[in-house]
Amino acid sequence: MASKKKWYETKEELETLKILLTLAKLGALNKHVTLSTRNLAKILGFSQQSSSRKLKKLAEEGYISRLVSPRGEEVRITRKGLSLITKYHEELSNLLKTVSLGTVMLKGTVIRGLGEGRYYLLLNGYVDQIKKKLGFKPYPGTLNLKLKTMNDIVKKAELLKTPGIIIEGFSNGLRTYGRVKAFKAKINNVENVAVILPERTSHGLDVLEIIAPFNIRKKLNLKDGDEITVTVYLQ
Amino acid sequence: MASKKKWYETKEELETLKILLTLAKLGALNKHVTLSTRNLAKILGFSQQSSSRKLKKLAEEGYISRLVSPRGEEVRITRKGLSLITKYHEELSNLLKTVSLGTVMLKGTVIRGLGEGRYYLLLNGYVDQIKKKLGFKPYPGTLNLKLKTMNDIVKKAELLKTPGIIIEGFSNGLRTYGRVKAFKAKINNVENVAVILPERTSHGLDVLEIIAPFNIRKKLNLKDGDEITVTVYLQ
DNA sequence: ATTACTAAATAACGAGTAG
DNA sequence: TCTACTCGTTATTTAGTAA
Repeated sequence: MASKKKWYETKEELETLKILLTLAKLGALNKHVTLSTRNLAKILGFSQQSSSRKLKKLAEEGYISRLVSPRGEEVRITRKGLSLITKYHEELSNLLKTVSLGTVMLKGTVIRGLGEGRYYLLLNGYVDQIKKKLGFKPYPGTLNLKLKTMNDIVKKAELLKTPGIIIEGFSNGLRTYGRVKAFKAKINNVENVAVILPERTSHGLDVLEIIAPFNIRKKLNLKDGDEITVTVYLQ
Repeated sequence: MASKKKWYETKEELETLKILLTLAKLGALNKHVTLSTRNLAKILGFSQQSSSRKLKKLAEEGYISRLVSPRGEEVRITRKGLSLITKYHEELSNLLKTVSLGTVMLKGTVIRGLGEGRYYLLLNGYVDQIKKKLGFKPYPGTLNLKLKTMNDIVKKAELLKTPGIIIEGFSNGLRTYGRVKAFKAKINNVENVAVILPERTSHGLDVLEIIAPFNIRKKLNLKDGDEITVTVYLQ
């Protein structure tokens, strides 16, 4: 975040990005494209001289490979060039993911758990963090939902890539307990629950685990096979 | 593409983007954040004076709203600011999508098909296009793979969003046959096969269908449950 | 503490032109 | 035609301060 780069360098990087973008649109990501400095200058709105200078620098810094001849040049974006583009794309994606999406809705049916949830949710190593980061003392037991559509499974998979709230792992000397990612959520319009995604889990990819400050089954009067809707808050 | 903007304006826009990105990371997309010009200057690597000038300009141009006081300022990104971020995100996404990274690797296990592949791959409406667009006459039968990890399922889901090679649907007067998207691929290092993604399909999202100019099971000596690696060429 | 003005320093630019 | 050099011009940044 707090990049230690000088602004000047950042600015140059942005310039590089813009030029690479232009070259990419001309097809220079896959193959060498023929162009002239005058040509590029016209597209980007600066002089032939600047164009020459900038291309030269880009090549020196390894963002493009070029083959200069008296009749023009052949330019292609290198791996390094592509990775600059990718870097910014990821940065923007992460940013917009947390903002624009806001929530994800999933449907699942209640299934019987394995009872391990109860065990983990009695460990202070987890409970203390949950209190602090999710704002409630968890009822010792998870509600397990089986996701039915592939669409929902993919949505769950995308949660794995989304930042979320991290409950750190810990060790009690005897064994270590893994990290857990969590998202605040509501379930059938009841707020103040959370979806948890343990890094280590014995559940399949189509199972979603929910925790809450209360016994969800009782409060919502649920039995196995009931279908419920979960709204996950991405931030 | 060939933006008619002067380079100077483009440059300013890029600067604005970078500053907005930094502000966004501080949370200024959702709420007002407190900061000082010195503070921002330190993060971005320029002087307090430049920081002041730039923030002032950003506010004048409507990218941020700010509330200046002798003890600092409150800044928030406006709708216009967000749309600048979104604009660049889309530009980068499109670029990386169409030209994208070249290949995707997937792992799956061989499962028994339903035998419908054979039927479709004997229809001239499909065969002729496959010959032309994929370069081979398909063996009448598909190899079905079950994807095991969520990562791979997501990768397949992303193929659905990637352009690919389109085999058009057709009608023979009796019924219509849907469009199919295809990607050239290799499977366990055997080239010249293709992944097909029919628009209408009876398979789940975790099933990948492969066609080839030969009987894949025989040629690779495969039986149900065998794990194979598929390399999909995105272009 | 702040923000932000003005003036001096610095960096980027393009015209002219060589190769 | 082309790239890319020098150099005078223009744009941008920072230092020193005021408020």
